[in-house]
Amino acid sequence: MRRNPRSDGARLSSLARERLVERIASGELAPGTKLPPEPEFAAELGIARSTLREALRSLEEDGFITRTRGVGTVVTSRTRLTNNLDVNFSVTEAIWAAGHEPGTEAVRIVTRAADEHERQLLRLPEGASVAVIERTRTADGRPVVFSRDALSSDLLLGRPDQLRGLAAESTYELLERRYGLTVHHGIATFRPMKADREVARHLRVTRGALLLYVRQVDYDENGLPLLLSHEYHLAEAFEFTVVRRGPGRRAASPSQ
Amino acid sequence: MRRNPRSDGARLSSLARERLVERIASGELAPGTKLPPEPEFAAELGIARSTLREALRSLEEDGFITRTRGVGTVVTSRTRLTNNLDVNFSVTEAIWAAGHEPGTEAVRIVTRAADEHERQLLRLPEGASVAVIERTRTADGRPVVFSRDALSSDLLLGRPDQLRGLAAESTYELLERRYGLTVHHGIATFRPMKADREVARHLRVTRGALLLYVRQVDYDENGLPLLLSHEYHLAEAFEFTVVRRGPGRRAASPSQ
DNA sequence: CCTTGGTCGTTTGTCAGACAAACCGCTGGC
DNA sequence: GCCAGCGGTTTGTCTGACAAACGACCAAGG
Repeated sequence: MRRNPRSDGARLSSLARERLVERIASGELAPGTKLPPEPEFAAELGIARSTLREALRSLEEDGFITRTRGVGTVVTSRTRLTNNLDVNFSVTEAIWAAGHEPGTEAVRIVTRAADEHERQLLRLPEGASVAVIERTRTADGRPVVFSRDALSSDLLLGRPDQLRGLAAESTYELLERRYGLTVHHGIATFRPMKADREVARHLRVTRGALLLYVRQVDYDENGLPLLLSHEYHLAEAFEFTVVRRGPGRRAASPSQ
Repeated sequence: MRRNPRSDGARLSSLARERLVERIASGELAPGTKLPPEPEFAAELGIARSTLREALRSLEEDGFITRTRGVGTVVTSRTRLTNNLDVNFSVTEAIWAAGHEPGTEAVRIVTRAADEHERQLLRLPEGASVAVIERTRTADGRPVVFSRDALSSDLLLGRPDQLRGLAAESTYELLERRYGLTVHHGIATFRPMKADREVARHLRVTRGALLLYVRQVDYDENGLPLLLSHEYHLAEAFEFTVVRRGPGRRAASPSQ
């Protein structure tokens, strides 16, 4: 075998990474397992050692493995995560993962001029308009999240009618399939709060009920903001988890 | 120049990564900037192309750059993060970063038998004992966080007296300097709650005040739990931020 | 004039082979 | 019994090369 072509558009090293993550997740590569030496392992996977090393580097960064020169590479034991915020899944998926039946009620969609807050976070010019989607998400029929999403009307390519599909499918899926917009990452800010009159009505709880308010901006791979969403989660319905890296190998963020 | 030795123990590719992160953070490599071709850039940095590529791979994973074959590598525009939970900084650092003067009051340290909850999360055997540290952290003299940390007595190498230093320095720093324990990552779970009688007393607020409760377990690089901490944050004192990867390039987690 | 198709240079992705450095276990000398 | 040295193993880095994808340019055809 010589060159190693890709059938789809993905990179070979990324594919190798995913294959390894699967084998770790499935338990085939249990924590404590020592991987074969890199040259041997690369031959086994049918890729070059440098390509394998790219995948290993990535896995090491995420804490799946530990590499030591002269010793080898061993699979790290990691704790099971139930509902981690690191992965930007949709509310629908979160409800599903928690073992409940997700649903949506009371969808309301309007198009209006963006307020200053929206213009700033979505980097919109003066006078721009946004499509706003309000939804109440349910788990086993009980309201658990009220959300208000805003995205620039310009992104909808003049077909805002497509948004009606939101009752059935996830926002992310719809953005990707209908409009070709891929969300690369999101930045979420959250704080506890008490339900005000309006949110209490949507979630069918008393005013003052305990909520977690999450404000999130989703960006594409070029760092351009796509979606601004406000979510009001019922405190007792969810538990959020985050993997925090470092200290030790500190993943610095640009301060500018 | 031929081989490229390291003065300290770090890897050359990691050093290159850090140097590049600094240049991005400082604004020298502004968003939108196109990096030189890899061979040229590697020569400029005095490292081999493969080493540079390891650093670039890492930066791409964290969203700092975008690479496209036939086009080049460009610096991605990223939003400024004020207080992101991704990096596992200490409470002290968080207060400092928010522009306040951090302080500690009412330190209480006891050693007692671990309860079942602690034994399970820290993977301790029956009958193990833990050192428990209770602290009230202040910002500009005002209490903002009450925390209760527990760690196995075995880790202290029979020198629990060293814990007294906690009034002055960060838990992470103390663990590393005094006991040689490096925290690799932590897993935090959080939910909103109202202050009960005890916490309200420590934070000098009325009962029922809005809090964010954070339970975190810190692990070393082998995935062994080191530290269990419960933190009660005053809701209005902090705002938490998380970078959520994907969807699109989904960073899968082991489900087992 | 505009569109369409191909060509070519640029740049990242992958491959191959080699040496250097660090770690581990073993062994011999004291 | 203990420590220093030695060699094998394995990751880290270097060098050089080809393949694949992308963009810009240009020529032919309508």
